[in-house]
Amino acid sequence: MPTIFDVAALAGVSKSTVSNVVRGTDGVSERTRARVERAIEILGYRPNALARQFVRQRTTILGVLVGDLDNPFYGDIAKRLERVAFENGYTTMFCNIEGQDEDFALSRVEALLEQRPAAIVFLAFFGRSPDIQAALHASVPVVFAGLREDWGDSVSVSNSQGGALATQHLINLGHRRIAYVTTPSLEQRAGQARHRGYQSALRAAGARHLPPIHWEPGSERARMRGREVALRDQLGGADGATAVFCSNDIGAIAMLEYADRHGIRVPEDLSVVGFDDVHLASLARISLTTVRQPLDEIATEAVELVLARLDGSLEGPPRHVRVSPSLVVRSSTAPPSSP
Amino acid sequence: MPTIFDVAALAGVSKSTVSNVVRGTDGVSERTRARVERAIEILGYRPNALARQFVRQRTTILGVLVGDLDNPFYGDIAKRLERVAFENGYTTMFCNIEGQDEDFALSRVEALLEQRPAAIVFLAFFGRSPDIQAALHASVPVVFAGLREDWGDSVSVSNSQGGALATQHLINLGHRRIAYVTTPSLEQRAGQARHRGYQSALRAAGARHLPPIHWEPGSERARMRGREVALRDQLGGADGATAVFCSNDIGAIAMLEYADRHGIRVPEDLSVVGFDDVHLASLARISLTTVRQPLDEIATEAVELVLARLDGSLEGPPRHVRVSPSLVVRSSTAPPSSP
DNA sequence: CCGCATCGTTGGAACGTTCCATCGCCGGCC
DNA sequence: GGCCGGCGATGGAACGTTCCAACGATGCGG
Repeated sequence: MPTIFDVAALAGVSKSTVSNVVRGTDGVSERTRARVERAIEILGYRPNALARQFVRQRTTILGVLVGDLDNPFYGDIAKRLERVAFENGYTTMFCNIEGQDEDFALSRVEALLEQRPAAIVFLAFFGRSPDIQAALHASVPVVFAGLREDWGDSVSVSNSQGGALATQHLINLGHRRIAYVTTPSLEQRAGQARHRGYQSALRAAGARHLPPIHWEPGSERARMRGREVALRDQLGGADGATAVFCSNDIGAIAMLEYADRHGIRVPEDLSVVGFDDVHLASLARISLTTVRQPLDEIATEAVELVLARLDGSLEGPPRHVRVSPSLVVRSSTAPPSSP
Repeated sequence: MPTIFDVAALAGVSKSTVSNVVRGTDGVSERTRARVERAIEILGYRPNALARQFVRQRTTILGVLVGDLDNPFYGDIAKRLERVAFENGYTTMFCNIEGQDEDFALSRVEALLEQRPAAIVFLAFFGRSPDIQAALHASVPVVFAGLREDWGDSVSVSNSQGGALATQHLINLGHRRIAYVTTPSLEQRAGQARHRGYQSALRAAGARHLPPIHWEPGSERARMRGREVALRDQLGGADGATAVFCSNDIGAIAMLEYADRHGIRVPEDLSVVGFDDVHLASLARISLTTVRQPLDEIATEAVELVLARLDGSLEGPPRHVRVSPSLVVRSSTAPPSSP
């Protein structure tokens, strides 16, 4: 494999000049540049990224910490992130953090950090403990994509606005008993903001909000106001909610499953709204009304934030970019049949 | 950040000895080792991965080329691969190749190769042209996971066996007019083997096989025997197929969508079988009968093959590991109502 | 008692870049 | 005509490891 010296020899210049050409430094005459480029062409020279990284003590690797690659929401945004990063000359390195175990996640992060990535993108919540934050923050720029954290830059949808959008839609359809369902294991802090949006929309409409339902998909039971209840009792019927706003699509789809299994018709007996607009949601058999996150925008902005930090054009305290959610109405919502 | 020299100075030994300790070379006395380890502890020394990679001209990065991270099948196997690789001390680097454009894919591969990964795992077909194969193969070990290619190691399900399994299931239910549907854009070479399995099962049962249907999800039309036909005419009714075996789950789910839109009831009018057993397939609203690939096994074996190549314990021509597919019966299949 | 093998340790070279200080050359201005 | 400024090209140092040849000490056998 040819090195910079081989190119220099062939072009009849010094290695430094070749380096200047390769890196696009200005101050190289047109003639020389052409000669060098020709030599590069002939030899099929490719700069050794390892050597470059070594001497500069930084890479063009973008480390990405993913909550669960298998979750279509993450898969989707990971894919877009990869594309935008690539367009900007960065290679992405994914680490899958499967939530549960903070120690495990930490070892993962350390392995990633050993590769000295130029920056780290979080697609998962991580690093509650202050020392981890400090360690990470000191060594590399950090950006949160799709979620908001205070200790780093972030670009995210306004979750409260999205929550309000979803809830307003249900109110407009005539629903008054609207429940908010959150799925702890899938849940991120984003859920709290979505809940606030839900509350404010109901308040504005003069309707009362029900206590949030904490439900683990697959379970028959849920928690409300700290007490355990049967989920079935909370849905449909004379007293139950006529509509639910689930804090994310995966939870919402699980809710559809639950309804199917228990003979609750959607949307006749129960309207369901999700959040994220994962691909799944658009399948005819699911057809979930949901709040869309503009993933392309999120990915693009996230990479831009990172690049700005890297080239020094952005400094100072964390910057938080907000993008707008939008409502996607499908067939899991309808006016209540028994208002 | 302390270097190997700082440790050496503190421990009162040479940098070489520190290096030996860090790398676990034997031939270091117990006393010295203890002293060095203590120095490492005190200074909080961490070897510089960049420097190591540079001098060794290889990394502990496992490059993974993914067909489409957003496709749940790939997302799922990518996640497992990441886990197994991590357990073996490797970090994974994903590159998303979105199929369409070979040039685009090539530039992506080159960017990946620039990072000098220890090996490359393919989760996508790539590199039809012999020079690409040669280039890749010469520089790093290559393994195909979940699919089979002749120019590198591979670990994959027996696609023909899986095809036979699916088809046999339909035959057992009483179907005789069974169509094989392939979705070119999602399709890989694996489809051919699945088709062979389909054919052999029908042959064994004394039934005739229909010409394969090439169908692009979303389209109303398909190709059969090189002629364009309306897909609707091929399904259900007195003449049409009473069952279809789709070469992958995403295609099968699209087929369910198509059936829904055209008033074809599944499974009453049409049984549908897929291939892969993606998560989606198990949703109650989809409930697709399909052929499962043992993804964990595939991921594990793939990494093991790579490691064997890397430590030299496996040499010679490509090794092909076979794992067994299994049938997962759900509710998209039933006996034909009009036999 | 000397030579030789063995074991643990060591210093030097090499890896392929980037970055910086410096150099030579040429042209313009005093 | 000499001096100076600027531009383009250059050589050297540095980055932190790994790997290898060589070294000294020690013990053992002839």
